Amino acid sequence: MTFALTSSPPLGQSLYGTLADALRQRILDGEWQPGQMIPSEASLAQRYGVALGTLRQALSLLVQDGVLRRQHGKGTFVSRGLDYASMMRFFRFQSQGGLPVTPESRILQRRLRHPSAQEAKAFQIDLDGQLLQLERLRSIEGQPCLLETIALPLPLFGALADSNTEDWDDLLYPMYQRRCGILVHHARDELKFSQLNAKQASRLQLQTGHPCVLVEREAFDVAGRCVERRTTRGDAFSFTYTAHIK
Amino acid sequence: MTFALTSSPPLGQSLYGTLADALRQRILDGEWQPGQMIPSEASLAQRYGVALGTLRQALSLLVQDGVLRRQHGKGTFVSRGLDYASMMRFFRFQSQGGLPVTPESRILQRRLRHPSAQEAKAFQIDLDGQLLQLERLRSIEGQPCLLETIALPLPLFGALADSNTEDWDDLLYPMYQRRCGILVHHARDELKFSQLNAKQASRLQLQTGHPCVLVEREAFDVAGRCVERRTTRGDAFSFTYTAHIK
DNA sequence: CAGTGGTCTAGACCACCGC
DNA sequence: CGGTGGTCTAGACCACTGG
Repeated sequence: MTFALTSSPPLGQSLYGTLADALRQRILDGEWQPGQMIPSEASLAQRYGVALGTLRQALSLLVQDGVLRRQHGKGTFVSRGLDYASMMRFFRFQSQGGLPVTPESRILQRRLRHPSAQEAKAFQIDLDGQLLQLERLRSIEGQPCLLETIALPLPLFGALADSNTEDWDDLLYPMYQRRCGILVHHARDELKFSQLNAKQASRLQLQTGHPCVLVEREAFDVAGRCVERRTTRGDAFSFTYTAHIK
Repeated sequence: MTFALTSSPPLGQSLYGTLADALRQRILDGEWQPGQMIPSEASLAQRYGVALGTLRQALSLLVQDGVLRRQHGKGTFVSRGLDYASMMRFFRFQSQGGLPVTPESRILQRRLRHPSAQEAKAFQIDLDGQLLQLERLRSIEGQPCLLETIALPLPLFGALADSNTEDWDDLLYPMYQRRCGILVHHARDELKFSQLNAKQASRLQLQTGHPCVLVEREAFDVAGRCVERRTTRGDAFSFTYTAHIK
């Protein structure tokens, strides 16, 4: 059986571009799950009736996109999404010993509310729809370091609305995938400097007005839908960031 | 005439990788100047005695590297190096009208000194060698916004040691290329949060202790040599940065 | 060893640019 | 129109992985 591409004339799009879209759709549809191996290049080329080189060009697009990973001799795999390192690159926290660690996580508050106009637009939900708002404190060896406010659209994250927050993982993104089937594929972070208000300062055990870094993040799934909005505050003096410019 | 690759067995390196290195060397040697068009793919493939596809793979490496730019229907060109936008991405300055502008530049000080141990290592010069140190203030519509300390190794930048700083351009990197033949190809920026000391504050017309962003940059040429070290300070509250995470 | 992705070839044709 | 890079083909062989 062959999967002839329905749009025979690539309409301003190259064949390998069209092919890449078709393959991306099969991942979006859940036909190939994160971490799973997709069929071999040779078999896909045959099924789609294209040359091997053309199929490889299509795969290369998806690899560059971060949707697929190639492993020489093993196969081509669907990406598992953002990892911890790429999520936490703005703050340099380490234990007493000097090794980088994953901060522990405690949910301070969970409530339902209606979205703001901006949130409704980002999440593509109605103004009278609902979202889940979390306040979360991250600590290292008992020392608070990051304060987060997280907004998640309902009903997408309904599975998190009832479960006991005590049982939640320290890392949310893997949990989103396990409990809600949502894979965070990419994100956009915007950084600014600010100062802590009284409430924020007390939670971070710092002085009111203490300089802080403010990271505003929008996280997206493979289809490009915004699935999370998050504001993170942390001590400005423990902030560091390295950028490579080309 | 053909340019047979001297190292016939690619020794753990693919043919197109070896080819890319050979082509990169011809650019490093100045055989092809920044902005200039290199020979066509077909002619290069013939000269090196490889298939067109293989040569294209080599060029793709250099394009990804930022050394070459392809232009469909026109040719393949040697890159002109970093542009203004990529150099100034951390601060969002705009004129009263709201349009982004290039800050004016004024050299406050220029002097010769010996390098620190760190500088000597970065620039690969001796501890009793010399470097040029600049202090530079950048302003928008007369309002100071960035204070920079710049270190340049001698004798590489000898042409700048004597010339009148009044005649210098607002953008240094194009000037490095024109006056010293040095092309800034990539850079690494490290950001931290800090506070202004008295001298810095007075130059930026802010209060002593005012929060500032500190950007420490090392800039490199195509060969990977460090050619500039620069420290930039600016008002933390006019700082903003957007990062895309994948 | 069989199966996977990676490299390389030789050649045809298309799409864009500028004269 | 001629010259450039971009796409696509069909097939051979190499290099890595794991049983």
